[in-house]
Amino acid sequence: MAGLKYSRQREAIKEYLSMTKDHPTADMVYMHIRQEYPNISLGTVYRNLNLLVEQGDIIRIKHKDGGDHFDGNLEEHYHFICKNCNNVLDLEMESIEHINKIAGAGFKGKIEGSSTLFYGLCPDCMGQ
Amino acid sequence: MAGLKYSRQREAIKEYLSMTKDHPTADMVYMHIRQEYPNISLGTVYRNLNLLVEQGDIIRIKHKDGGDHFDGNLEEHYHFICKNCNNVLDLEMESIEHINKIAGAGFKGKIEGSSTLFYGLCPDCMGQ
DNA sequence: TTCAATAATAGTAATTGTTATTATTATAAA
DNA sequence: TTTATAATAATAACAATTACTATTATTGAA
Repeated sequence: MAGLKYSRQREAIKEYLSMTKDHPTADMVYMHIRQEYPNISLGTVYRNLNLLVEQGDIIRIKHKDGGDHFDGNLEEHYHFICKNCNNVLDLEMESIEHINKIAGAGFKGKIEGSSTLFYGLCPDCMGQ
Repeated sequence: MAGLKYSRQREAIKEYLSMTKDHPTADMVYMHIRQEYPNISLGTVYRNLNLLVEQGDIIRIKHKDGGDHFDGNLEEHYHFICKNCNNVLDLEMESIEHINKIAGAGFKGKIEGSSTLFYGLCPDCMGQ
């Protein structure tokens, strides 16, 4: 695999993200992995998160405030950010991949994909 | 207007963004406004960009790399980011607002809106 | 198995994008 | 005008992320 060596740390990060239903930030990943590898470096976490995103093993979610969030769920799904509590939730909804065709119609370039974020109030914050 | 005073700098920023077809970053806005107001502060640019976004006078585009971009075009439209040159382009396409209804079906919270970014190769980068 | 080549690491410093602070200036309204 | 206060320029502070470097871990071959 062209200059990529195994590392326990990277594996632990990937494992964690594939298990949790949260959408942790780099710092939250760092905090968690430290339980297993107490002297892992925050830089290592960032480097591997970027690597894993590049490889398509995890997804990066750009959040309005603060840093990026990460998701190890590779199945097609969509995210919702609550305007009140700022939590990131998964949405159970049918695919909207057809919007890529809509965008591509009449566009001289090539649409390879898209990312959509939904905003509003989450169930918990609805009831005040 | 409830504690908001006029300022030339803010007006210049708003004016610039409503005129240009680019989607400049805070720094690019800063560089441009400095031609008219040579000693405007970068902090002033950031503060006013945030104010204008809050008021709905401009739109914030979260870009993959580097900082946010801004757009003074208030008509409903969509953005495309080229994977190669990283430029932000406007897409001429029909509305996809219906995706909010799709997302809302079966969701216990409230979908108030969404933002979609399209990715791929722009016309210029297509021909290598 | 060693062993060499090199990717990955921990620890730390540096960078970047952005926000906060503060003394001064501009605006608005009486 | 005068007064109240929002906005400013300049700068310091901040948070998220990346770069640097000497050391360690992994891999593939002798």
